[in-house]
Amino acid sequence: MTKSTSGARAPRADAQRNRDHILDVAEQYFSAHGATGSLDAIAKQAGVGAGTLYRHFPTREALLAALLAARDDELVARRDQLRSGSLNPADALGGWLDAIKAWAGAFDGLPGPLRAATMTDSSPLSLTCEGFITTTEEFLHAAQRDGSARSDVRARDLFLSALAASWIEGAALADDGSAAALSDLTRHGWASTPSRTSDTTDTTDTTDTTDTTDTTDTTDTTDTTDHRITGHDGERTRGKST
Amino acid sequence: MTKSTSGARAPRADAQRNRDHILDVAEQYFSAHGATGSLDAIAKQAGVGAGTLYRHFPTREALLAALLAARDDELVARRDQLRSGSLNPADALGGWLDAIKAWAGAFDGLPGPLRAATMTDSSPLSLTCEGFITTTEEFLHAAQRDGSARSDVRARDLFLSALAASWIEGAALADDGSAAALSDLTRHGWASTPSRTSDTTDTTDTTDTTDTTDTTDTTDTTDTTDHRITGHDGERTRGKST
DNA sequence: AGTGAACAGGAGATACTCTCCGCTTAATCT
DNA sequence: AGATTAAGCGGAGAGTATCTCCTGTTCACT
Repeated sequence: MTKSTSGARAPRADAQRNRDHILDVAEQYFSAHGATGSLDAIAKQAGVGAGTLYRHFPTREALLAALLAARDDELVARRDQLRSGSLNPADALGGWLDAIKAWAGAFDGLPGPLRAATMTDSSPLSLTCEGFITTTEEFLHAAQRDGSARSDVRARDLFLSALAASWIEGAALADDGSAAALSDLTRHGWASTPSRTSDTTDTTDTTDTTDTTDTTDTTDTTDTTDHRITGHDGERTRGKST
Repeated sequence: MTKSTSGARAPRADAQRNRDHILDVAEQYFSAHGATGSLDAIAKQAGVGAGTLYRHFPTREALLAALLAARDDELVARRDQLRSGSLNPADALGGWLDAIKAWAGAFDGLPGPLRAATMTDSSPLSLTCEGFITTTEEFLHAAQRDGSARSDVRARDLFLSALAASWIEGAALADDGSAAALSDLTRHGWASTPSRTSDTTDTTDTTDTTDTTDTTDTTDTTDTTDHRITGHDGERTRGKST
């Protein structure tokens, strides 16, 4: 009867209490000092040893993931609300991306780990991110079927752009609405052109998928300098080889 | 006559030599380990004491600024090239933003300090950033006069969005072209709608500044900053105000 | 040369992350 | 209850990083 169905034994009462208390303290601490605040300080403030903290949460990301788990519920609720609401698909997608932006801004410095988690796939945060990307995809597809979102936009990129908007806001230094501006910019970016005019001119719509640069860089690589800045060579993955 | 016109005395030969050598080593080291690499390690690798490094470059940002100074020239050259080229204003602005993105991606982790510098105004990097924002403004105004950029877009936000695109690419983990996608998204964001269609429906053109943001939810964008996410559900009750 | 100011170097103070291991305590057994 | 045991606790300590003094050295100018 002790173990019953689940394979794992129930956690000891004091362990559970410690865990919860650490979570409480960490919530406050990260809110005040950002997601890069000292973990030892959290342990001390919680009145436990460093070992206790690290046993419960082996890495900073594990702690963040546990903290975010509570907020996940809110985001899920928001998703359901947007789903069932009478909004058009474009507004639903916009609302969802705003919700992600707010979620990622829960603590200063949180967008960084989230971005890493989105890309590495080996972090406690990864699953959460992937789930939200899937939801983004759902909203995006609806908007694309509706014709209100461009068809060459990817959900993952929209998710990352929401993270980026949150990152811009970062560090409590966003004096003005730059993050809002970036969101706005992005929204105009994924939205289809309002009226019928589908083919029209040339500049923006048809050939651009490859790279915006190519249109401009007629002369660059040749004279100015070496390949440093000018290059931008398509997508050589990164600037650092070593 | 020793001092002549300038107030400062010429630097001692050994000091200058050390400075240059530190810069060389730092360039390599940051390229290999990112802009957050250990400064002491750079000092050791350069064969100087930590004190020497910190005297020349009191902060990490000072070192980065000195390193970036060389690249500034390239960016200025690019600017002139784009200016004098026969490009339309939209492509010139696009090319300029791509150049900024590449510049900010010189080292892993560089976008962070750059963003901070853009906002704090008290960093060695601030002046450089402000200068580039001014240039962005120039290109943007040309595109706006030309009618190829929306009139409610601000240069600072475009600069930040280029930083954000670089940030997305970050950490050598950008497996796919997400950064390019974000640039692309942004470009569609600031561009005016291709054809004539001025009045039409309502979504983008005329009253656009306001509508995108608050159609869905008056919730976040503006005051997310200090209320954290929890406030979210307070407003959610009414949510449907749209 | 000789002198003074600028400079170099590195030990050390402080802070943070993470691990290891002996002690304590909750939960279970007889 | 008392005994047993393993889960859990705490904190010392190793490793690493930032940044600051302070002492000895070396350049530059006379």
